Amino acid sequence: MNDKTDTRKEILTAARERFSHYGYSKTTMSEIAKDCEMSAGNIYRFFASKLDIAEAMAVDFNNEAQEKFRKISNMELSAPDRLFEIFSYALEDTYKKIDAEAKILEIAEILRRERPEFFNSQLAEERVHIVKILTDGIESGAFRALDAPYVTAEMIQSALMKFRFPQSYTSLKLDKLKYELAGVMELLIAGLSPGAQVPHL
Amino acid sequence: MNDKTDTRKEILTAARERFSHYGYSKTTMSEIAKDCEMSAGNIYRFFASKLDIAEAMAVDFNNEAQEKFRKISNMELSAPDRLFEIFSYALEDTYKKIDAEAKILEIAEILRRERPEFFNSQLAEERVHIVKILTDGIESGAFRALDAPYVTAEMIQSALMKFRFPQSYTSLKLDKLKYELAGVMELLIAGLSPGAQVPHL
DNA sequence: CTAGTGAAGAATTTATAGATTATTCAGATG
DNA sequence: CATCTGAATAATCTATAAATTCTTCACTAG
Repeated sequence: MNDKTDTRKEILTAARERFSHYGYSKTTMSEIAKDCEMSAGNIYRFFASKLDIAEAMAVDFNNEAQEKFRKISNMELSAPDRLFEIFSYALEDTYKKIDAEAKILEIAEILRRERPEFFNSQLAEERVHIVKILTDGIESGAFRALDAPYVTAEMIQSALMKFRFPQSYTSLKLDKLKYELAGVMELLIAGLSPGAQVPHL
Repeated sequence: MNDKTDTRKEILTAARERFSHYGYSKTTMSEIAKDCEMSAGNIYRFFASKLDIAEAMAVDFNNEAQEKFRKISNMELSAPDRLFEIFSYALEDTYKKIDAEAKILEIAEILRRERPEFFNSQLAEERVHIVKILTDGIESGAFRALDAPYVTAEMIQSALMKFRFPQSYTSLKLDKLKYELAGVMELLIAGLSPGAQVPHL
């Protein structure tokens, strides 16, 4: 059992290096196999397809982010600050990773196209932390009462969609994006504050 | 002078029919010219390029929308309702136009790629109406005081980016999009309400 | 001078044959 | 039996020549 996960990790490591050096489409299965001193066919005992290797890489990336989200959502900060912190971290992290390795953008875009469910599940995981912060905030009095925190979390994600894949939605630089994120979050958090009057639309 | 604008309009009409029937890339300049009983070369006395014909069509489309925005921003409705109405109209209008003629999406996407400044200017025009509604709302007491209404308008647009090109950002149906738009707007308007507490981020 | 033509050139698209690459699987290996 | 190979196949990409299309411009007609 350990052999199997070890080999899997080896493939993943080799793929990560190739992908980030030469890009997803420019690296071949046999190159990855050669790096692991095995045949290309053998990779298929561990991954159903080349795309699944990319997805596994994204899962790792995502797990890291979720772990960071978990930490942030438990920090000794006010609920609004934690909310802001999560989205700031997410923006900065993805922006910098893509900026450092342009090849990562290729993978992100291929996955967004070919595996849309993957991103939905990622959003759902993130929502868990947002809901925690929302309920914390309601309890502490930082936020007003909410009918359905889970739905509100969806709306917050929806309003911040633009900041999720910075480099593919816009050509704005990180500074400008951070400025806009702060502006939008200011509005959203004000909208969650106890004094806010909720309109009847 | 009238001849010139007439011919221009004739070209635009012929192009509109071809583009919406067969798509932008599948219609040729000589087809448009033939429809107008002229040579392809002559079109260039009126439009610098094929893309400029598409942009001129988009300008018409945009002018219509801006006119509607102007009307909405002057309606006998509360400021929050007018704000909601503008974005609801924009979402429904573009969604339905693209739904009815899939070819329009092609043009929209080509323009977004090749003429990004065009969309920025469109956003800037729209902002004029949003600022008007914001200042109206501040005056009437529906909204809290704002340091910079123009910047707030930018933030509102930023938060609603997802609803601007519905069919290219997401695969959500109109019902779901309207539901999400209402949810996001509820938060934003609550954030603009006089009782809202603005965080210090 | 204004409105227009049509041939020429540049740029882009299309078609397709050849080469690569992803994926499968019968069978070798230990 | 579990692990892996390497040849076979199917799918995809690449290169490029032919064709189409966009664009320019010298020139015509009124």
